[in-house]
Amino acid sequence: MHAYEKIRAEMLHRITRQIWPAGSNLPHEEQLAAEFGVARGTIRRAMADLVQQGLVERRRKAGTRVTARSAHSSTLTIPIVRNEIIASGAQYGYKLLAAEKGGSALDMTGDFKDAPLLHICCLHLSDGRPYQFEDRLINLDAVPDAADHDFNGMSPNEWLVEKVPYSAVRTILRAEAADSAQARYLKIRKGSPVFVIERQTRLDILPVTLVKMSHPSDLFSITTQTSLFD
Amino acid sequence: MHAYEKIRAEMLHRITRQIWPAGSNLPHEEQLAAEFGVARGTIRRAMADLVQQGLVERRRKAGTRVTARSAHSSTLTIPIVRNEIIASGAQYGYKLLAAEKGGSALDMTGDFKDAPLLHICCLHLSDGRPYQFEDRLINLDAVPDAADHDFNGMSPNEWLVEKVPYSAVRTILRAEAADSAQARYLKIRKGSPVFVIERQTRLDILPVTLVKMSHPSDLFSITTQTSLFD
DNA sequence: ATATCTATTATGTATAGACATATCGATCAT
DNA sequence: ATGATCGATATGTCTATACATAATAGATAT
Repeated sequence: MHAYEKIRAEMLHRITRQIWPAGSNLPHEEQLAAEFGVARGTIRRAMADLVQQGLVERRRKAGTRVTARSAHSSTLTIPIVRNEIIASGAQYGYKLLAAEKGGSALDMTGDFKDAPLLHICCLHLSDGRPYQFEDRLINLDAVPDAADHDFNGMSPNEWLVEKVPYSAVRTILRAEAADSAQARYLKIRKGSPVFVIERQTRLDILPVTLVKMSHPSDLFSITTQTSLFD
Repeated sequence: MHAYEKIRAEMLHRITRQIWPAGSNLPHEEQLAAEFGVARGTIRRAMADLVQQGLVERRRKAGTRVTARSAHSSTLTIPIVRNEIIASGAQYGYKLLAAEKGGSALDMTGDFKDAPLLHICCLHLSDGRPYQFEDRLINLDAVPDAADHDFNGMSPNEWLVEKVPYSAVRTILRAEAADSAQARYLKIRKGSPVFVIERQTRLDILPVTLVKMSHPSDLFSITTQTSLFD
C-alpha cells in the first residue's frame, strides 16, 4: 500500500466518522505533510481522490472543507444492450424493424430538423423475449456511412459506438406508459410501464444521433454501487 | 489557460477526431513531453483527466491506449427532493404519513433483519401535487437519534443526509406499475407507471437506511449531461 | 514445444523547490 | 460607513530527479 493510499484512507476515516465534521476546514497541506511525514505532493495526491469523490471542496486561500452533502452522486453505466444480455447469461437476439430516410416524431427538440436523417427501429431480445425497443435517428451529415450500411446484421447501437466519435452526451431516464408501438413490439399491454432511456450525442455542436430505448419494466433496472473505500 | 489544459484539449481533439483511433496506443509520456515542450509531470496531469473520463486506459509497460468504447458512462446526481422541487420553481410541501418501530416488506434482501428498525412513510409535494412517495427503513443501531426524532417538521431524507455518515451506497432505478399504496398516495391510478429509486446506504458493513422513492412518471425524469470539453 | 528466468520499458510514486493566483482580511482613504 | 489597496496565505501549476513496479518480450534451459 502506497503512502498516499494510507493517507487517503485515514482522511476518509476522519471524514466518515466526523472527526472532521461536514462544513469544517481541514488542516492545510503543509500541516498534513508534517503530520504524515511526507512531501506536500503526496498529500495533494491523496486529496485529489477526495475531491473527485466530492467529499471535500478546496479553494485557494480558503483551504479545504468537508462537503456538506446535499445530493447523492453515482456513476451510471449504460452498456451496449447485447453485452448486457449476454452478461446475464441469456441468449441475445436482434431484429431490424424499419430503416428509412426522413425524420420522425422522435425529434422533439428540433435539433435534427434541418439535417438529412436516417430513421431506424429495431428490437433486442433476451432468450427470445423482447428486451429493448430501439427507435433511432441518425444525422447523415455527421455519419454519411450510415446511409449505405445494412443494419440487418448489426444493431445501429453497436455500429455507432464503435465507429462514430462524439464529444457530448445527454441522457434522460424516465418511466412511461407503453404506447401502441411499444406495446406491440415489446409484447406487453398498452399502458403498462416501460423504462425509457433517451440519449442524444453530439460532436461539438453537430447532432449525431438521438435514440429512445424502451424496456419492459419487469425485465429492466439500473443498479449503481459506490464505495468510498477501495 | 494552463499548459496541462491546452495539452488535454489537444489530446481530446486527437481522440475524438480519431487521429488517435480507438484501440491504438498513444506516444509515451517522454515523447509527449518532448512534443509539447513540458515536463513529464505536466503530461501526467493532463492524462489524469482523460483516464478519469474513461477515454484512455493506461497500463505499466503496455502504455496508454484509446479506450474502445463499449458503454456510455455518466454521472448521476440525485438531489434532495426538496431542493429539486424548489429549483424547479414550485412550492414544496411535505407530509409525514407514518412512523413506527419495526420492520416492513421493504427489506427484500434481509440486510436489516436482525436490527432494531424505524419505518417511516412520507410524501413530498410539488405545488400541492404528490411528487414523491418515500418509504424508508432506518437501522436504529446505526442512527440511535432517529428513534426520538420528530419527522413531522423535516423529512428523514434531509435529516439523514445532514447527520449520518455512510461509506457505501447502492442505488437501483426502475419503472413499476403503481400498487395500491403508491396509487393512493401519489393520486394516480393503480397500475400506471411510477419511476422508482431505491437506495441502501451502509457505514462499513453496518446497514444504515433503505429507502424506496416512487414518483408519478409524468412529473419525474432524470437527466445527465456530459461534455468532454470543459 | 514448453516453461522459466531476465532485461527492458512505460507508467506509477515520491521528493523538493519555485512560482502563480485566487481570495480573505486588515488597513487606509474617501 | 463605503470602497480601494495591499499583504498574507493556502491551494494550484510546473519542473527536475530518483526510484518502484508491473508487464512484456526475448533469451535460456528443460
